[in-house]
Amino acid sequence: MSNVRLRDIAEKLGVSVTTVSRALAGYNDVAPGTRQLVLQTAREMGYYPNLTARHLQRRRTDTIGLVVDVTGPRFSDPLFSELLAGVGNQAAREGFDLFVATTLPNTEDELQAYRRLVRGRRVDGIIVVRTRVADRRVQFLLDHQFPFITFGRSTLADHLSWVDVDGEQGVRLVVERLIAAGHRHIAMLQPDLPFMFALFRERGYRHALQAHGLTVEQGWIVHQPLTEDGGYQGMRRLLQLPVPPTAVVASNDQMAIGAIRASEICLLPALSLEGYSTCEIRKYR
Amino acid sequence: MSNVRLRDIAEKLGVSVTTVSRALAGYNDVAPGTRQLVLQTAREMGYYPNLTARHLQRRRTDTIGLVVDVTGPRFSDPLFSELLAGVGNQAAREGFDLFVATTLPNTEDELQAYRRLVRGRRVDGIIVVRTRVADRRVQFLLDHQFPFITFGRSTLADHLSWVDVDGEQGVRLVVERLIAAGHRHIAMLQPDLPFMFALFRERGYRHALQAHGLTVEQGWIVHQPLTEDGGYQGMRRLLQLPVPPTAVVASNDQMAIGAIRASEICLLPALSLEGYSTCEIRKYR
DNA sequence: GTGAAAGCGCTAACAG
DNA sequence: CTGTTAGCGCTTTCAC
Repeated sequence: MSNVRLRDIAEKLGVSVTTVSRALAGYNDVAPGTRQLVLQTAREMGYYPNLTARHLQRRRTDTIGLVVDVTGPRFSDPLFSELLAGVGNQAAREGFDLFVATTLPNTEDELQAYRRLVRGRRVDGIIVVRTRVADRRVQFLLDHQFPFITFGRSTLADHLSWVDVDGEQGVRLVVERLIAAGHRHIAMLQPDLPFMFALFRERGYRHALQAHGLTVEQGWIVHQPLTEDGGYQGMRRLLQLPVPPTAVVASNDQMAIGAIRASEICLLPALSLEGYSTCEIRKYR
Repeated sequence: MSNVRLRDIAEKLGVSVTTVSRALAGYNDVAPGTRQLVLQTAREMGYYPNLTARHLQRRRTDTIGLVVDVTGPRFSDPLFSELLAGVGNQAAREGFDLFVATTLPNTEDELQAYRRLVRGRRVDGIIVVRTRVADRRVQFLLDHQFPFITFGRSTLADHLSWVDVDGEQGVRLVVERLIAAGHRHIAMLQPDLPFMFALFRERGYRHALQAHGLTVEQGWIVHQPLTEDGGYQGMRRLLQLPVPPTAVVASNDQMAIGAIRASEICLLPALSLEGYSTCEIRKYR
């Protein structure tokens, strides 16, 4: 029942492996009778093709590679769950499998993971998530002329295929909402790595303030890891400023939650609500 | 530079493919001189083994399969990000790759995904996440005698390998905390599918109430999808009860967030805090 | 319509 | 120590 090969079907039927292969593949140069026989026998014997063998012969794996950033050996942005659901779902619809690796961003391990996918011919193409300034992964893939697309823009080659959200516009909307709510001291929790999205968002932040005649004070842009603790630490630092902000825009849900936690401790619940609202940034996309 | 095979190295050096293979694999039946030569040439030519070919020949893929539940084509529990980071990290350490598929739980698609992994010999073993009562996936894997472990216990065979958290104890702690805080009307937001974890948690819930002489009123256990909207809807229903609860235990972060949202609308912020605290359930594990 | 033969790139048993 | 031989299971010319 479980390890049936083309050969087994062929022998049982007294035909050649080639014929079985062709019948199963749906080629039309097989006699209708033979085809029926093969199809039925295959079903009876519980045939299922060995995908590895097929991949080797076809020189393609029908698999897409996805390397996701983790913030620690056991933590990663919850956002990736959604990403994975979206990508996985669509890939399945198109008949593709998904190969996933997890590594710390900007490390040698990360590049190693890409090398494995590309050089080991493990996948046919790659999705690069959360691009960074001077992204080594993008450079690597360009160097190898390997098919890939990025989620996020890139500084390296503007001719590559990418998908992105308008973070500049998103943060501008957030900041304007805060301004409309009466805030004048608005801070920003940025990541500690040079992610591309941070550039655009900072631009939106500055433009929004500027457009309303507000200035960005010293210390209002804090760089921290994209974690709850990063948000917590960043918020603490903000609250110790001579002129602490009354609202803050965080880079992701986790930082926002950390920021809320820090602000609750300081008995400034107003802050927490504003911080939390930035969780919705991706809904503005 | 990029599609070098063992044969290319062999021809360049005038030795056999076998020798190259063995030298690279580190077998000790290769002359030190030859080995050096092979190693160096391989490096120079940028050799990297074709993993597919290796897998076919070795009849193992060094890959672990992971099928994660999604709650919709584009949504999935943020918890899976952490799961993925943990599994991915450890798998990499042990020299294993990760194959990930996403499907809706308890559907034909889901079983199809498992069939692909198992029958297509795409992976060497599988991790089943979030077991359910009478889990068809577990049954399938048992039927095929395929190596797997489950995250979550199972009703099907208690001799299989599993890892689990003590949800009964976790929820008991949560409920006792609520009782200690003065609550007497404590409700529970349960999933709408027969996940195993729900059984244990409900047991913990009932035991805790019972131990304090409290009874579970009609309608206090609400079944909803494990989503923010599920939590929202469930909470709304709870708030419409003749005797609405003053605290609620949610099944996951998303339901808790939805519950908070529903309770805020009803101007019962006290509820939201209690609901939120259940986000920490997994920290009690 | 069907089969024989070749080969994807690698590993392993077996001689020598 | 090294090479020859024989596959892994599948697809794909190319004859017949």
